[in-house]
Amino acid sequence: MVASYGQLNEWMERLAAHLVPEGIPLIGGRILGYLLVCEPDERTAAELSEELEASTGSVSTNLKLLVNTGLVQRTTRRGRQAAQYRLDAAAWADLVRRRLDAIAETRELTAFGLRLLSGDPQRALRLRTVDEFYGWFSGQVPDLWQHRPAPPR
Amino acid sequence: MVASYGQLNEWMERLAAHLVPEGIPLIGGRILGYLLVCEPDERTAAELSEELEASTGSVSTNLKLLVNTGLVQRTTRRGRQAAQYRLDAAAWADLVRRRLDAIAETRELTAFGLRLLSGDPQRALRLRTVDEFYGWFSGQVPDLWQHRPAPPR
DNA sequence: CTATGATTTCAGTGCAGGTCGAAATCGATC
DNA sequence: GATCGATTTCGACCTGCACTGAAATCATAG
Repeated sequence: MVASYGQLNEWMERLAAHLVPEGIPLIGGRILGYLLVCEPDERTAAELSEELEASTGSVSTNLKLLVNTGLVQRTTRRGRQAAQYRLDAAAWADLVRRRLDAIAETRELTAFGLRLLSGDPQRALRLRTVDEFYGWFSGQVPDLWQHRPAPPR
Repeated sequence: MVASYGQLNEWMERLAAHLVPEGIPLIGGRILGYLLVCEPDERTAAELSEELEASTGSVSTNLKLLVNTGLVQRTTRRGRQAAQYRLDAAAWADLVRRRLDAIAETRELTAFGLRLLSGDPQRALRLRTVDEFYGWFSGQVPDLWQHRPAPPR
């Protein structure tokens, strides 16, 4: 079954909305959705601006963001003044990994707080519970990634 | 070694700043930090407003948020018109769990998109890669939690 | 070197969210 | 039921962010 444009557009919009709380602006999410399913798999900034009905400025800003996070690759070819942007599907794992690392980082804070309270074990009880949880979690993240099936090249 | 007030205040501020990108407003983070280490472990909204130098309105709003997410428990006692707020250290794990679930939910979107492209396997290649990653990840989350050491009561 | 088309920069606009503080509401005591 | 303190509600303000569109910049082609 071949999807209608309307269905795909609606899907892209849902994806973009889902990514907003993850820190990716709406237009950035639209770009990702589009690059995820467009054929062929490369587009110039101008094309994206046209097809997503977004200003060239926004597309430029968001492409820079996406390239920085590694989700999109920018390639230039001699003889073409326009750069081509292509989605790097394997980079989504890194995105998630960074998110987990950010959560695990809380451990540093709880551990530091515990040190400040080292003279008062009773008072440190609540913080100790939280610290133990983050200690466990931050230990799990690397293991989790180690057993991850290799992404396709 | 007993921490000075200044050190603890600084630590609370760092914690609050760390929680902002996680979706917890600054004052909410300050409340969490304070309730994490204060002695005794309960405070009224008025006390929090006083000690954190935040308006009563902000404290009210943020306490409601924290109670909703389960991080703080509100208890009332007959004979006391002021409600007491206490931190629930065990609830931090739920907070993280919800975060992981939100990430894992992306799978729903990738799977749905793949269905839309089911007539065009070539075009679905990138999306398939992403979907496979989220498929793996969303499967890992429940396992991870299952092996979690029991939190103290 | 000039022209053309693409990209980036940047000032301006709009919007959403956080905070404040005053007023209204609530709960308990007398 | 009146009072007193605590809490919530609500409008106002402020800040930061996303987006736009025009101008400046850049890269290639002629």
